[in-house]
Amino acid sequence: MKPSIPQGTRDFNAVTIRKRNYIFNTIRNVFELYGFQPLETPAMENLETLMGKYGEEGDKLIFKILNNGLDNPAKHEQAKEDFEKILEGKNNKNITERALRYDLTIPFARYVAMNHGQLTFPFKRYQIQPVWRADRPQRGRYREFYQCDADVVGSNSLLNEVELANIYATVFEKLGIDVEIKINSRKILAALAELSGGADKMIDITVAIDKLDKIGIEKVKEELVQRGLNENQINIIEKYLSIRGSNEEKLIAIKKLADENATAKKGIEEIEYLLNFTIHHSPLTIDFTLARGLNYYTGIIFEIKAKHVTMGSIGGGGRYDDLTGLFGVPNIPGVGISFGVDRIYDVMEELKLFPDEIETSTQVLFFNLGENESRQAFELMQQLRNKNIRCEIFHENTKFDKQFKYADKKQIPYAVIIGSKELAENNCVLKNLQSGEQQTLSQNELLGFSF
RNA sequence: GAGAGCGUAGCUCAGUAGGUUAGAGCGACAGUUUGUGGCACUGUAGGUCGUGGGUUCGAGACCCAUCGUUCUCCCCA
Repeated sequence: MKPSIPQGTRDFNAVTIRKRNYIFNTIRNVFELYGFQPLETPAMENLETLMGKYGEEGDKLIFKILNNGLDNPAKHEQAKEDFEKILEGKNNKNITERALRYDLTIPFARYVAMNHGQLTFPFKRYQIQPVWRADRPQRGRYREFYQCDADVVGSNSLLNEVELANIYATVFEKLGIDVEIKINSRKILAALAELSGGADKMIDITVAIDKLDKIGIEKVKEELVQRGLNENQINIIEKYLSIRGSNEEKLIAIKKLADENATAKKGIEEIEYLLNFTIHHSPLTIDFTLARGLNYYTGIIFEIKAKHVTMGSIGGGGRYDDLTGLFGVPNIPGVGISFGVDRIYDVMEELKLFPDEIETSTQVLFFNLGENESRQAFELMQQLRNKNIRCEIFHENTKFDKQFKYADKKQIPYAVIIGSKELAENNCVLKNLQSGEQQTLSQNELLGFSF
């Protein structure tokens, strides 16, 4: 058979992993710097933990795991009956009890609900793990990808939003990615729905206006008509969507439009608080069309867009009032953000933002020039390794050409040559393979050399 | 879930209106070169043309199906 891997998954070679680790480490260090603690949860969750949390579309994209033991003849009749329900589109514990993690937020909420008695609030955790979605793969979209999340639960303070916005700004600055951190408030969106007379239409409205920059105002209006809004309602939404300008200008305009509405007023105040508090050069931009799909957001929402490149959002998040309520533990509010590492990787690759030095692996190659020579080389190599220098010795005694070419291909910066002459004189030749310069050193000098 | 493009050597691709033995570059391996690499030159290996069917005297090319992959829509990281 031809070996292959599942659609939308990838193998990662050494170079790729080094670059990814560079991203992971950057994010992790900032998370730690802000006082977040690590958490890991299982790759799979009980299906019922995940179902219904991501909207109707989300449910379809959850990878479900077939139960074991269905081939047991004693249970055939029951299994067939249960499978009928699957065909009707209903989930059935007897067929699929577990599913692969779809994001990191819901498993975190489940964890908090299970352990709220032991946790010190506010509880700040970060989590860096892969998630799986049964989406059709395309540019910037994979079926297995990493998310890096930071969440704070057990606090209503907007200081948390400030902290998270600063984490976003700091990480992307460290990575060298020019981004726009778009913010909006679900409260303002809810108010818009109220004002345009369709509080129950909030999801319809947000889904439609989210597409504004993609399909244009006319198409959005068409979609709103299709979703059952009347002309008057659409006029209000159009006014809302026509708000342009700087953050200040947008705030003035939205106040004019919706300030009498208590919910909107609250949302506007929150955005103002965040903008006034955040480090002043941070790239926060109000975007009133930002809606975000996940239904559980209730306050400020974030989304990250990389500049100079065509790529979906590389991060997102927001405040949710009562996520653990879904698991029977009410009144624990939270707010969180997520980094999409695989898209960040693609953006950095395209913009050539990875520093060169992360690609070096082995620092020193010891040449193998004979039985006794290589024994001495081996001895020295072990001593260098004890000094934390990454070394290897060529696997067989062969001509120089081979050994040099091996070093070239692995981009090893130094070669140590110990031939019969060096062996006799108790020294070695150290060659810098980039510059071509070489020097004869005593073996002691080699051990003290700073690579 | 809907739609489009592409599958020829390890990689990137060529292959002219269907015509004999399927090509190139890069890479790999070997040699020129058993104490000095990157360059150059020479040579060698490597292909069920994704798979299965069909049209034809003849298919890498045309048709159908299927699988894989890329991209778009939907939605998202």
